Amino acid sequence: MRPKPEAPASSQGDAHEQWQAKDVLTRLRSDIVSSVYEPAERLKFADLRARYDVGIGTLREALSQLVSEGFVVVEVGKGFKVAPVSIKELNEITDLFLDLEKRALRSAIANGDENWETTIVALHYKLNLIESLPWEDRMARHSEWVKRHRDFHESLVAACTDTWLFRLRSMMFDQLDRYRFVTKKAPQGLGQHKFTEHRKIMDATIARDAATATALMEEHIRDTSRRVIDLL
Amino acid sequence: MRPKPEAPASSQGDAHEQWQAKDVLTRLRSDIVSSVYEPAERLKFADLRARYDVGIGTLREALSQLVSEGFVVVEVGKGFKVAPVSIKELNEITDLFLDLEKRALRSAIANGDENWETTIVALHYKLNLIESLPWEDRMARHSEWVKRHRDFHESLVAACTDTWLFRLRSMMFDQLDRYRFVTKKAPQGLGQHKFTEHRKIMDATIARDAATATALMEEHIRDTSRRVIDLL
DNA sequence: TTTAGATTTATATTCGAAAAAATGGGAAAA
DNA sequence: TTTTCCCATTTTTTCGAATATAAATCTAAA
Repeated sequence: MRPKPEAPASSQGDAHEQWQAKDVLTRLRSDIVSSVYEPAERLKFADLRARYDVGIGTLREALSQLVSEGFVVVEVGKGFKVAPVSIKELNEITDLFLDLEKRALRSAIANGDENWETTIVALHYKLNLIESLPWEDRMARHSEWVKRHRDFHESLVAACTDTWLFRLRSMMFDQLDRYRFVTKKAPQGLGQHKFTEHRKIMDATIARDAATATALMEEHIRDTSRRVIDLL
Repeated sequence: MRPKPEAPASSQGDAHEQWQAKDVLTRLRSDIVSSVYEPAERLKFADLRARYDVGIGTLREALSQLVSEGFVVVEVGKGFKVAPVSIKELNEITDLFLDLEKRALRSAIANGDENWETTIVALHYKLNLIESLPWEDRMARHSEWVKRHRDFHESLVAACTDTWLFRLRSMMFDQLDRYRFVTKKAPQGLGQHKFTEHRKIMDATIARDAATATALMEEHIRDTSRRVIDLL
């Protein structure tokens, strides 16, 4: 597969390692979401190649996908760069996400079984392990929090039977995720109140109270977006 | 750029030719939409390379984007294949598209100016040039109809100020487009009635009658989807 | 000094070769 | 007959070199 003469035969620490293209895609997206790169920063192949240790073709493949997802923009002959951000766009994304999310949540509440409930409880517990930590510790485990927060939110709508609705919702969630950390100042979504908000949303969802759950979700998301706008 | 020794220096008939990657993406998507490939058909690099006359890397880049767009699915180590189709998915896409389309249409009606109106009229005229033709001629200019139909529908919502709403709407329109021709039997959307439907939708839109326009749009789209399901 | 053209440098794009999987088929063992 | 293993073939995945384009720098004339 890769003509790289290194790698002493199957002794990798991380165990899987069986797909560079997808791996790079994930890491690149994660880095963009975490604001490793500035919003309109150029993504040069030479730099990326050094950072992710892959060939040009593989990078190009990953970047192309990110263009489709809206994280990266490309201009013919001038390469790729991180998509810019704006308050207007954040408002669009927030509205669109909430619309999709509420529909997905209603579907999940109508269709979810016991395994769905169990997963929610489990992932909420994991999220809480970080959220109930003192400030410094939470900050230290920032990227872990991002993942757990993502997983918890996704679990709420995981029982949604509509594939495309789920897909579009997740797209918009990723976009929101980026805005959540677009500012270098105190990361949003780590406030004290989120602690209780997540619990309330979970309770209403599992109690199959769609009206309450969607209302709480709306307030939860809008609150975060408002805070981001204040710092933008 | 390309180490291809052919191409006698800037004497191309089609004039642009300056972007293989994007060109291949467009052609591939167009071929998938037009059912050149069967729904679950494998897309082998050897075949594609012969058909589109580009290198493997370029193909990979295009296919990756199509994965993000939902036209192609990929399995690690087993390559790419055309996304499958199902009645369930068509229903999902129809619902999702209509929801987005109606919102975009309302936004466009609220924000559109005279140029917007003019473009709609122009593109509707162009579409009509084909739609008012006798059956055989319409069939002969099938791919042209696809493009004009697409352009007309897009012009209706072109004045929508919400970028992401527009973007997602277009994604779903493309998906619907595929289903419209997924069956080899009489292509859908070419019926006589579409002729009048398009005119009515245009009239209501330009008259800024959002309620009527969205209602007509809903009936227009649902009618097509119903016909597709009957043949699926 | 400023501008226009030419040259150099930096960067993006494309390709095919090479390595790694996966697939298929046939022989040997059960 | 059925299963398993091995090997040949096909196909995918990855990489870097080769080419083309854009940006930057320099030079010379106005």
